[in-house]
Amino acid sequence: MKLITRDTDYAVRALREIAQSKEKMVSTVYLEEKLGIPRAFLRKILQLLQKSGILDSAKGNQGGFILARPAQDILLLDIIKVFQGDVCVSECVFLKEPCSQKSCCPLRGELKKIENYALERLGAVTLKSLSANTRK
Amino acid sequence: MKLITRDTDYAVRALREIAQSKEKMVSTVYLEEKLGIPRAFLRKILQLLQKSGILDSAKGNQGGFILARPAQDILLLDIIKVFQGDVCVSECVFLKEPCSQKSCCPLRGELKKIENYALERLGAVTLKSLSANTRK
DNA sequence: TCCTAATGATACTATATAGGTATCATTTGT
DNA sequence: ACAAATGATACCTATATAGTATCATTAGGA
Ligand code: FES
Ligand code: FES
Repeated sequence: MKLITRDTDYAVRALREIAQSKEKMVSTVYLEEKLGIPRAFLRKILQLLQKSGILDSAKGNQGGFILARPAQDILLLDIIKVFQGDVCVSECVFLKEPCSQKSCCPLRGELKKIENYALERLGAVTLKSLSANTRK
Repeated sequence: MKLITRDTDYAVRALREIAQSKEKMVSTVYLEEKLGIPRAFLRKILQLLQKSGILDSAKGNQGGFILARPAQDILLLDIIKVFQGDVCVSECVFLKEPCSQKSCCPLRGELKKIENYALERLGAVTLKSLSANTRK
């Protein structure tokens, strides 16, 4: 059971790297070498982060990516949402076949509590705090 | 993001039905009609519950399934484990390629907290309490 | 100005997991 | 003996995850 997919995990690593960089723009090639993430996949991930407003980008020579806002304003929850949609632990397993049991389903209540807790924790973690944790 | 798969959801419904039944043995056919779960799939689910010791079964005519222990001794967590393995929200996304970052991964700490909370909640819910919730 | 290094957009492929079926053997009450 | 049930097991299909590939576009610098 995974709360975090590989996209998200890679994204966090790349973002930490970008946050810590002193360069103006950080390129995919640089990140690939530093992190060992397959380049094409990493590119897709960075493009998504750009579209969602977490990264700014520059095309052309010397181009690359940079944080669109300070690291303390980027939440782990924001990053998760880009790749995994809304955090919704209590999602009905029959979401697509309109479910007749929504109001009486014996699981929803408990799952909702867990979801709320998860949202609270994930919303409290910023990219900045994730970077601080590094020096173990 | 799903904490509960369809197997588990079906299992919970079937178990509630079995718990409430006054018959000695409850058959797959009866449950199929009552719950609208595809029979072959339901059979697989019940067989798994039997193997894992949550249900007892009887073969032959008038056979079927019955709870192996009182409803208050069957935890939601037990049921989840049968179909989804251990609840492990903080599972490393690179589980199969031994992960070099286990000790320094910036996500593990937070995910672990969420996992602990989930375990605590799910471990507190019994089949009996799930049945009680029904009469909304 | 042209070349090159970069991203943007988008389509495609591969693999794993979830969800579901099907079949035959075995058991048991009537 | 027969019918009604489960046991064991193999298989299939759809979807989601993970990853690749390609061409177009942009911008800096020799
Ligand atoms: S199955 Fe639809 S709400 Fe629980
Ligand atoms: S990626 Fe392996 S521990 Fe975080």
